[in-house]
Amino acid sequence: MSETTETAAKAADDKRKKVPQNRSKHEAALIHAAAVLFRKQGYAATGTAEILKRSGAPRGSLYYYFPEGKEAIGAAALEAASKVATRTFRELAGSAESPAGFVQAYASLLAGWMEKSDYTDGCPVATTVLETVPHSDLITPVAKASFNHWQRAVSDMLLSHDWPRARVRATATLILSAFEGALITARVEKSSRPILDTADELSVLLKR
Amino acid sequence: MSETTETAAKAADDKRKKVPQNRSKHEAALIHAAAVLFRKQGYAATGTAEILKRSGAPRGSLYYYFPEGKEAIGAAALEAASKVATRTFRELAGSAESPAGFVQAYASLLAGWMEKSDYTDGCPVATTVLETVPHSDLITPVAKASFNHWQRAVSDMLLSHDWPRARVRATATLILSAFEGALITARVEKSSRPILDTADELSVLLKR
DNA sequence: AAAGTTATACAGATCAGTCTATATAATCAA
DNA sequence: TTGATTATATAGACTGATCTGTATAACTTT
Repeated sequence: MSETTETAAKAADDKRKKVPQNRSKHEAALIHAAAVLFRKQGYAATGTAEILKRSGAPRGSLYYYFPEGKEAIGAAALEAASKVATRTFRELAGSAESPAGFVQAYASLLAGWMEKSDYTDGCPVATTVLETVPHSDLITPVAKASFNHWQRAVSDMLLSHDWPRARVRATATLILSAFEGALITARVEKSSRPILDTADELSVLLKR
Repeated sequence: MSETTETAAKAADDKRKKVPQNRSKHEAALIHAAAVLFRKQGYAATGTAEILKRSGAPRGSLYYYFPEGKEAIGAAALEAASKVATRTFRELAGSAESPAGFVQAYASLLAGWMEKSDYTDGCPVATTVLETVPHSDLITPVAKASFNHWQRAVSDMLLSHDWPRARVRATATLILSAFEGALITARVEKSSRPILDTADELSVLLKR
């Protein structure tokens, strides 16, 4: 039986029976709630009780889906956030007509997000990373992979615009580091200025 | 009475009397212990008990010197760390013969620090900032002031090398953001590579 | 003695994580 | 198709440890 058929059958079942499929209903909610809270207030400052409350899941479900506890949900939240960022990088890279254009587009996006959250958000990865790497064995590898994916995405973008091969790695690193840092500064300054200034100067470099 | 006169009088007092002002014996130890711990493992993850133990001070002293509690010692630790960084910026700026030279010198310094700590340290300000800004009224202004001082120090360095006035602000922001971000990446990668790559690319920009 | 500082015991809240009970879904038997 | 059995998932009370902060007594230094 193919997967799609099975899914269809299950969906049909759900309609027939009053009580719906509960599988994974709470799992996704837990990851999402954790990601939001960790990004806003940090890993250690966020208690499991708060995650539970926001997700609507009972305590039992947390330890059912994440037997290793808080660290495991931290890793899951990090991975989810990282994937979103990677996808965004790839999409922007596809539509940008130059490295400078890419940087400007990403800066606009970040500035919009920060403004929308009234500068209470930040990089979802940085917050957790600074509190857990390297001592958490569950989170550290996820963080490493996340930065690797980002680095590859930006490198590919540069290569597709014929950026000098010898500089691709360093340039990609600078772009990522600069935005990572600009997010911190923007939060403290409660302004998008650092993000936009950073992008402008990066553009000068990238236009050569 | 001016502030400087008052400070001088206090210093004289300390010399005359045999037993120096006990005030500050534990206070300084508390601030230092807190700074080290916050930088390594974050603000929320560090309990007052741990700060007390490392500093050798009793619990009573913490709340005697810092009646507002943990947030107050967080602000003090942040301020102390920020001052060290500002002084370092100024010193390096004084001896560097070009903006690119400044960036390379600072990168070497950071790389050395990170290596020495086996990449368990990081920016002492970033860690606390991400967990406390903007919701802590005691820490937020200190963080703001810290970034302002850094920005001014780097801007002055650029100006002294005749960097185009119109770009000074943005360039200084990029330099600070890039290093801030590179520290995070270096920690995850357990390598100084991101710091050095970042500096190399910044140098390209600064040599134009 | 009075003020300044140290020292510790304590309090209430919250922490991450465990436990047992129950309900639903999937699998197998007849 | 039914009924019995096993796995999956929900649910929240509970535990011991640890959290920040307070209270108060004892020491020191003026």
